[in-house]
Amino acid sequence: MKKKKPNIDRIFHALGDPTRRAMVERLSQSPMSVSRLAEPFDISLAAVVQHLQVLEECGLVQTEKVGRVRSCRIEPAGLDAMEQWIRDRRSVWERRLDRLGDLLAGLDEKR
Amino acid sequence: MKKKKPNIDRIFHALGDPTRRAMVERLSQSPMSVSRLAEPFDISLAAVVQHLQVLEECGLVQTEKVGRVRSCRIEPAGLDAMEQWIRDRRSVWERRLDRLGDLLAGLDEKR
DNA sequence: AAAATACTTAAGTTTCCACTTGACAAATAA
DNA sequence: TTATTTGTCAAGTGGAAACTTAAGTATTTT
Repeated sequence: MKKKKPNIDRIFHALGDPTRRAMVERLSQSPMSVSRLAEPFDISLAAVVQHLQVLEECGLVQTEKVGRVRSCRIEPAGLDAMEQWIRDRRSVWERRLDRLGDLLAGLDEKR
Repeated sequence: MKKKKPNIDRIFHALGDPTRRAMVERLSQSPMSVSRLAEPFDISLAAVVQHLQVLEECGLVQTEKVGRVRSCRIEPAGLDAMEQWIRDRRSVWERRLDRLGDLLAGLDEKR
């Protein structure tokens, strides 16, 4: 029985790193090779590849190797889970505020 | 000239940690004291307070001390910046896909 | 065939961060 | 006033994660 870490954990962790976030931003503009992706970053190519692996494992990025070039593009659905989490938080606390509002309205009536 | 780290960096970093994310989830349900917030977590109170500081510094949580009790609540606007970032990514790549669509349509016409 | 390109892999280093412990402070309860 | 509750602070530890270097592979160019 393997305990696979849910994707949402990995996504949040992946985007917690500013370099990886910048990589996602870059790839949003257009797909590109690893070395092109690496250009603006002041780190070794190997480091870029490592970040890329993290992004790929959590489903934010897809890559495909053709010849000696690996081309990278974002996976548009990748951020859905994250957005959903945010929405869920909001809906929980808004429901709470509604109940609070009802309560206050109720008190108001009884006054 | 002070170089303040933009909030979005801190927000993403803060939520990159699963414990802090769980704390936000808990506080979404209702405001509560530090020790109550700490209950479900298997770590020292001091650790919880440290997480809380991170959440407060990036504007996801607000706290107020009354007597010896510090009460904590989420700051509803805290997640806005993050949601905006996601939307921005999407809009960038969707615009790209649109242009691509136009291009293909153009080719189609000329056929 | 030789050289250059575009990664890949493994291993080691360093830096960061989550967490602990222990001592302390302040408010409240007994 | 003494004890308990609730949190605060500082310093240290351990492990994960980011990054580097160096050597290797596969592909393309010359």
